[in-house]
Amino acid sequence: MAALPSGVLGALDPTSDRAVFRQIADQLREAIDKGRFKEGAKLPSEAELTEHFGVSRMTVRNSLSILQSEGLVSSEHGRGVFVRPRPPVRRLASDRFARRHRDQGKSAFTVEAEAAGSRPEVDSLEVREERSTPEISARLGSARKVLARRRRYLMDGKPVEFATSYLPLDIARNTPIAEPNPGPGGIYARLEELGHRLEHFDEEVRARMPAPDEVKTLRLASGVPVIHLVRTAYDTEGRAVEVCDTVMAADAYVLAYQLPAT
Amino acid sequence: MAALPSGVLGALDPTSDRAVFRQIADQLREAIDKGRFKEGAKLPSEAELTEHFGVSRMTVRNSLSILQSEGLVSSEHGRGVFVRPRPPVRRLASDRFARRHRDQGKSAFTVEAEAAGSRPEVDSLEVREERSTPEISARLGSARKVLARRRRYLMDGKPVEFATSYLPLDIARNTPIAEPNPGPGGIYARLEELGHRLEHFDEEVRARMPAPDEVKTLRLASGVPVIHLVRTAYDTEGRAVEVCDTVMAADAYVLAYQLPAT
DNA sequence: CTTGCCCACTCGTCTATACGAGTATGCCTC
DNA sequence: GAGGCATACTCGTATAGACGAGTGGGCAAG
Repeated sequence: MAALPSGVLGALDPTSDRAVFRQIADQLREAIDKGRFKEGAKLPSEAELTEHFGVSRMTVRNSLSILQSEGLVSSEHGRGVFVRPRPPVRRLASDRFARRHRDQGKSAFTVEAEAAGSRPEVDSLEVREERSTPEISARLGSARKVLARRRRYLMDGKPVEFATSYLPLDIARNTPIAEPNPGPGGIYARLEELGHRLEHFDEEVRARMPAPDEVKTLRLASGVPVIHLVRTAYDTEGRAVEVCDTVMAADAYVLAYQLPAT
Repeated sequence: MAALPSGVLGALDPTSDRAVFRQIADQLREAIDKGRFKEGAKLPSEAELTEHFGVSRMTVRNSLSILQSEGLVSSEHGRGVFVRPRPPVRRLASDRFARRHRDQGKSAFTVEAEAAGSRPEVDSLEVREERSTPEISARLGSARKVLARRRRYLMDGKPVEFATSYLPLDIARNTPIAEPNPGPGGIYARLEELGHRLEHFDEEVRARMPAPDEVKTLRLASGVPVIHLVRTAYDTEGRAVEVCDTVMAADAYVLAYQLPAT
């Protein structure tokens, strides 16, 4: 067994009433924060930590699970425990749906990703009519059935976002919006062509821990929350014409908004 | 030992290659989702689950720790494990800093909380001059020293938000802004009186797991992320006059924004 | 009736052990 | 050199047991 790099980790304080596994977690956390373990670096193995601190393996694992739930490290079966690298962050500006961004042939996501030097991808596209839920109805009005457009966005192969758009059937049925590929400028461009000139959007932002299916879909490491964003689009007549429900890997996003001081 | 309520929890599938502790977590999660354990209700004790599933206690604890990290349950030493009740959610509207909300004698937080029938509280107020950090300087301009105003907000005794405002010294020094209580309408009202008419705010929203000190300050249950909001206020001359760094308990907030479709 | 203690029950912490499964490396064979 | 295999090391899962500490109810003493 390789020796632990000296000086990186100290000793336990047996007089402290802080639990041993917390003390170990504290030391590792501090070492990470101070850069003694850099991003992507491998922590000492459980066996090494066990020996260094003179505790049992379960105690060490307990410590590591704390760091994992804090999102600081992630373990890889058969390889080790690593300081979690921060993925490049995608910045969503509040003008991202401005009309002037909508005339390109490509989607906003594609344009932006390529500008950032990343390889964008959209998959698991599903377009179907389905029954509205109470939440959707509350936002969209009383439509009993809606058109649902589901898709997942990836950057450089990593899933970052999962979104579903809901539109009233009387607007979307038998239009390009009901096609898998709605064409240049996306569904907002199509909505305006259909006479629904967009006036404003409402966005609601929440953060929470992901449900198990979201962990799977977004391939989330443990300790990574999700941002849950629900956007409602209104046309100039004040009608809600689309609700978009988005779940994003929180470590891959920062949302930027500009508020008037009126 | 009390018998387990029959029918609430099923049996394990020994043929499944899903780990036993995950199967147990799945069953408990499903029971919670379907309302078989209601909000605030006590789950079966570790001993009961141990007996029901015929596994060791550590396996049961492992299952419970999953649910805990998902924010579904929280354990109380000596009492049991309980389905985590959702605290009332505070909705932050994007017009919350509008000038028309600023002329009352009370702070926005107080007015809003009392309207919602809650008991608002502000504590751990600290106002001091300190050195600027690179992050603050990048937003505020090159001020080397800044006035920092720190405070914590509570609703019905529960901490929900921790915020620090940073202002350039040349604006804030020797003004009511440097007082613990800046007076009616808060520091934005004072800034305008000092000739800095506010033009707009930039807000950046992130979500992440809390650091240990944030867990303490906000008394966060495990499995609750924080929303990290950084707001920069600009006056009509385009100068950044305040940066407000806020950390919020994510389970207590929903942020609402309105975006023009321009 | 009230006070105080005991006890049963709860979760928290820790040890020691065992086996399984994924990964990487180096050596041996061809 | 290429391929395949053995092996050592990694984390994952699970058991059994021990003691500690917080909580709450009941019982006994006052």
